[in-house]
Amino acid sequence: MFSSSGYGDLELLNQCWHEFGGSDGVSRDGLLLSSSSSPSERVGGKNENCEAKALAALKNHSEAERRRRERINCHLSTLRGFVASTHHKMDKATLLAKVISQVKELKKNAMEASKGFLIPMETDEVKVEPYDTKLGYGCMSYMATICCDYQPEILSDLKTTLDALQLQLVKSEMSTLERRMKNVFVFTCCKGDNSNIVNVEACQSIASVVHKALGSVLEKASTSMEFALRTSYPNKRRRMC
Amino acid sequence: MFSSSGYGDLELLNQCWHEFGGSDGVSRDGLLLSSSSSPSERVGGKNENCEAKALAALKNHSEAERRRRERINCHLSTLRGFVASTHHKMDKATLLAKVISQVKELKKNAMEASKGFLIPMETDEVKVEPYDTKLGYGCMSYMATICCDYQPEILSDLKTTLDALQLQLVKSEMSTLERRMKNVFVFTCCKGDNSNIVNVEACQSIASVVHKALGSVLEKASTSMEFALRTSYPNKRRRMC
DNA sequence: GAATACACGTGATTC
DNA sequence: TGAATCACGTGTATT
Repeated sequence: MFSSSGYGDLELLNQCWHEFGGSDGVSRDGLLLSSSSSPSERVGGKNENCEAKALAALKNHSEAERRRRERINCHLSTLRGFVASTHHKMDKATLLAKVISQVKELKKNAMEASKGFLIPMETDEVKVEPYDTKLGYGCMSYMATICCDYQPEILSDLKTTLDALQLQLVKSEMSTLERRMKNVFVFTCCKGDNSNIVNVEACQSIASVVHKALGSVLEKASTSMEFALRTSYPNKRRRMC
Repeated sequence: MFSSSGYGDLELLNQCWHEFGGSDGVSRDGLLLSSSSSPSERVGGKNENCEAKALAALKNHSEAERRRRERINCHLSTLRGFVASTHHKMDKATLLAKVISQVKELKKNAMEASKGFLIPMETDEVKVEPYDTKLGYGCMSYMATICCDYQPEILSDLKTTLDALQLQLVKSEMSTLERRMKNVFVFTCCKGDNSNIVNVEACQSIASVVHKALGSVLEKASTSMEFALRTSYPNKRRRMC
């Protein structure tokens, strides 16, 4: 009924009490309804009244428009706070473009994180891939994945294998569903936060080493599982993808 | 040097080839530089030239401004596609507000997902809490967390416990770091996708049952760990938070 | 017809 | 200087 989206100056003040006193040089009080020289020479009470009314309407109009602008700019400045880029004010257009790319990135990450990232697949898999883009560390990092049937022994196998590799683990996550499991490790090649520049080739060789190690773990688990299946259960799913 | 953000009509066309032919009633060709009646009565080649120049500048100005508006509105309509709300066009301000809340939500989720969600804490913990808000399923769901020192036995303990409870698991994730582990289960109370309305009290009782079960698992692990520590290692960290 | 939202052209300002 | 952005008031359409 009133403001089409429930907005008012109150909301505006609540959410946007920052970034004022900027380049907004509006006086916010100059009413300008005084002594407008009548454009035409006609005189008369009716015309005067009508004229004053129109003038008041015009004033209302411009004020409403100003409010609308303030509302939009307020949200814009909030967004400007989000992208949190360097130093001084960005273009409106550039700002919006950044917001768009940020939303895209966030959505992509959310998608990746929520579905499929840690849900075990139906096919066995070992994978090692770059993981740089995540938080912009500038540090070379990789994500290793192993997905297979769950067996208690495989965990200690993995642990000893990773310990032997002496990786700089960022995180290690595991997910189980039904009888499948998926294990994800993120590791980097740089020790501290300061050494941003790292030896890329060394990283890649480490990645291939990790891949091989995980592959042998999977292989071992696979054969032991095949043995178990052959001895106790009828044949079931099994094969690398 | 040129465009402060590297933008041009090319970029604009690349990214924004949708939402044209809208309410934009501009003719885009009316040059209006013809036959402007001279405002003052002075005549002379110099004045005429100057006047034409000023007029051309004005035209350039307004055109540039129009391009700027188009750029902004283009990005705005891209964002409008993101919020993907119902039916017909939203306010610019409302749209931006929605974008803001969406970015906030996405950031919150990303934060939660990336750091702390699956990173084991230093203190032991069992927790069962509602998990409704995640994807808006409208189905009552809970997230159960158990965090403690890693021991191989605890996994089979957890498995048997959860199997006994016959939960409707959505996902089950585990994370290890150093010698700590954290295990997260998400489970629901409704079997299929269609039965959105579920028995809330039943859910809550299930939640408390799950909490108790996990608590006993933790307790068992804790005592066995204490035993192991007492027999082999000097005393270490141990206590519920 | 009041209220609202948008596009437009223009003056001011900055680099 | 010109090219860029911005805030402003106004015209116009939709409700």
